[in-house]
Amino acid sequence: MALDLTPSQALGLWHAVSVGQVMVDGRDLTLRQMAILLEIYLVPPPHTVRGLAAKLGVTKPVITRALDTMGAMGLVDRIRDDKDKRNVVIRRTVGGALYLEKFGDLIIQLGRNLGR
Amino acid sequence: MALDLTPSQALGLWHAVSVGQVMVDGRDLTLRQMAILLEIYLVPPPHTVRGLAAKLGVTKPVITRALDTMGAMGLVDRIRDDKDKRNVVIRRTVGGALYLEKFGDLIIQLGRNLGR
DNA sequence: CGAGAATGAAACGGTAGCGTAACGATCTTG
DNA sequence: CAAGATCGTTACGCTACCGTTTCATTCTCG
Repeated sequence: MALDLTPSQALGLWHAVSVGQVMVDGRDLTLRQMAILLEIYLVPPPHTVRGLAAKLGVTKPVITRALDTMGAMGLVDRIRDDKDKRNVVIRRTVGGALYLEKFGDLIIQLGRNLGR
Repeated sequence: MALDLTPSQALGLWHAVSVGQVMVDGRDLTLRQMAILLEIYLVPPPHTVRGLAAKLGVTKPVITRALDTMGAMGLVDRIRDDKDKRNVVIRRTVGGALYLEKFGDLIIQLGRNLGR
């Protein structure tokens, strides 16, 4: 599972993917938003505002705002927790899964083309 | 030079690096800014506002603003071109090189730890 | 020269992000 | 059942980014 990257590969990959994503997709997520989105989709649920804030070392309003924005983009959804109605449970969406699937494909494709 | 990544590795790496960078560094560059910064540091000079705009498929003010911001952060510098004084030549800085070096190290380190 | 093209920056109105602080709703606990 | 803790959101003032348009400067070329 481990990946051994050279410095040139590491930054080269990030470069190619960043440029590619900027050109192909109008949405300009911040690094924070991307981190939140990936956390939601790659780490087993449940996800809460407080939990995400703690995991990323940011304040709660940062999470709320990111969920507002990405919710409007259709990338995530949230509902009140019925067990403890203070909590909000963040849920994945088809749109978000599709977005990350395409993003992952871009990484794989550009990784393969590195140095060309 | 080519990198063959599985979907899990691709998104997992992006996830780990995004989260790690958010936690470790207060600066929250947008994907566009990151693409500009990496373009400046990984592609041979000279770089101009117009050239970067064309390369990334964005308008010129986007580049100007990004250079303003990243210039204030000490990540890039710019000077007028003496040959053609309409042009601005974007230059690398010690701060920017250091920033990307640390960022590259993060990618390498987290790539090695993938799946752990 | 003088007219037009080209370059990067600035102006403008609007949107979205920030950190801090305050808030209502809900749960917990003595 | 009241007092306090906890959760997510909202409010506030501010900064930064957006796209579009306009501008001053500089070069090119007839």
